Amino acid sequence: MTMRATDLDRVRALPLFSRTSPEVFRDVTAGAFLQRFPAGTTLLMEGDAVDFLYVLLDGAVELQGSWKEKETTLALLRPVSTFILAAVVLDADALMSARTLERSEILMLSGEALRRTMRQDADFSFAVAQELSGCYRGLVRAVKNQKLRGGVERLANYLITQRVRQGMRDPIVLPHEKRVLASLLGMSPENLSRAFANLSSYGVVVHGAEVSLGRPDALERLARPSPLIDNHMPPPTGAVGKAESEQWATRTGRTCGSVLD
Amino acid sequence: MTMRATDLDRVRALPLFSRTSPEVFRDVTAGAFLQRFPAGTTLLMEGDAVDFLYVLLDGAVELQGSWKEKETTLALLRPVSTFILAAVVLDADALMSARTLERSEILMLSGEALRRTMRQDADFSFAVAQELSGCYRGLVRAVKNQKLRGGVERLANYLITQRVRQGMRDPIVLPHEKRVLASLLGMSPENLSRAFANLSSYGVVVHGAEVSLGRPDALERLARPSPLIDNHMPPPTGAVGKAESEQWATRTGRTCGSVLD
DNA sequence: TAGTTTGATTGATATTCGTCAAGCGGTGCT
DNA sequence: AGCACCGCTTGACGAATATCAATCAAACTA
Repeated sequence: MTMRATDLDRVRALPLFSRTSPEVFRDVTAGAFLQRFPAGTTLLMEGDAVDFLYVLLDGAVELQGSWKEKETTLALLRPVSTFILAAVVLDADALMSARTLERSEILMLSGEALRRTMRQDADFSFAVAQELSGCYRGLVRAVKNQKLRGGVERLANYLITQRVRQGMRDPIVLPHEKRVLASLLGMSPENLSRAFANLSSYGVVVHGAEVSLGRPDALERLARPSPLIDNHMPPPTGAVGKAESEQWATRTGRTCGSVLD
Repeated sequence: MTMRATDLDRVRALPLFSRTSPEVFRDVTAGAFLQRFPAGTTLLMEGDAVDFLYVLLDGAVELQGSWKEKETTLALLRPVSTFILAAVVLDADALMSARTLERSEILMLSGEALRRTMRQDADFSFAVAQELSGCYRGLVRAVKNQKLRGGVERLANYLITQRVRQGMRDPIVLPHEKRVLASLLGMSPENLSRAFANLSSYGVVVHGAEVSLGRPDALERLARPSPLIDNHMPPPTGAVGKAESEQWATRTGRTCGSVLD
């Protein structure tokens, strides 16, 4: 219930809000509240009516879809990210479930207020459209990744993306359980293990959550990353680069998950 | 080059424009031009800069993605549909190629004018956001369809969707070449044949492009269609139902393709 | 009409992938 | 320490799917 000023600042910094006037920001955050959830909490089920725009401020959230006892991960979110924006804009039912993977802090904005503000302020509405465009393009990338590449290739590209995101550090550290990662990559956990084993011939060594890409060049020849599929965002480069990187985030849809983290 | 008044009316009827003022509509269609393309024309290549919002008025368009000599169909469009709206809003490069499957009539609206109009008119900006939300949700459905279902199940659900779209007629008629359909469903043409053969045990009989669903109930038990994956739009029901069905189209993303037609 | 092209089907074969089962190695609890 | 639990790994097997090749049918061309 209590919301620190610093929390609001972090929301303010989102591409969705960074260019809005103070009044608009006040309107859209009116009646917003911050809530803490333990790990494994289901925030929203597929088919539920959506009343709030969610903003993940701390922790981790998984978006998943299900059919006939099967489940699959559609996106993994890290702070700061918004989710289910599309359902809020249309005032429609959710197409995916959302559950916390870790203890999380989540800000909930009134969907009603958001839609009302959109109708009143063209700039804000435009920002929402930009955000949605980024999310849409993220999903296009996901579909291409899924339909055009095999399991090993998806993993290889995931590792390369992580390397970039984590500032070219070696070893990289997997930000989620392998079972969750497997679901995101569209394969069984057993197959993920085998995929890792295959990549050992390309220099990849796994120690728990730490993965060392021994020969990134060799891995890259296998993975063949493409800017039209993989979203290689530059890592945060301190205070100066922050402005452009946020611009970059909007234009590419880093804010809403897709096949990342 | 010459544009008939009736063409503009059909664009006007799109959910994207149906609620805009005459002035806004004039602004956004300023400098627009109509163009005819023969079958098999590539309108846009992956990675190209996008200068126009395309509106398919007649014919058929395929949106595809590619990687390493492989290609896959992301959406099949029939009139009246807009495409690459997200890239236009962000003024970014295209993530998918677009090519005509038949001789087509396509209206091209200036992306610059569209973005300028969005910034000036909150209602129009809101309409764009709604349209994008629908497209986004269409892609969510596509990802779930791809990751959660097997090939035969995808085909079965496709057939059921077509049955609804074509007004419960039997036999239904496949609106595209089987090779294209196979690519949309994420399988090889050979496998599509075999999938059809499998469905014969559920009453499905194929004669060229005509497919008879002998026992729809049996097929449905196999397909297990879900409103959270499959977009069963009611077929056009004459003049009265048109208004709601357009509303329905916006809210569900019928306008931008996905796993349809 | 005869010939050519294109798309669709079918069979044989190889690869990928999921599933079941067992074993391994941590972490946490008592 | 001992034990139980959980996540990960490995192997064996079967199902799903891609690939290659040959055949067939229909549409188009000369």
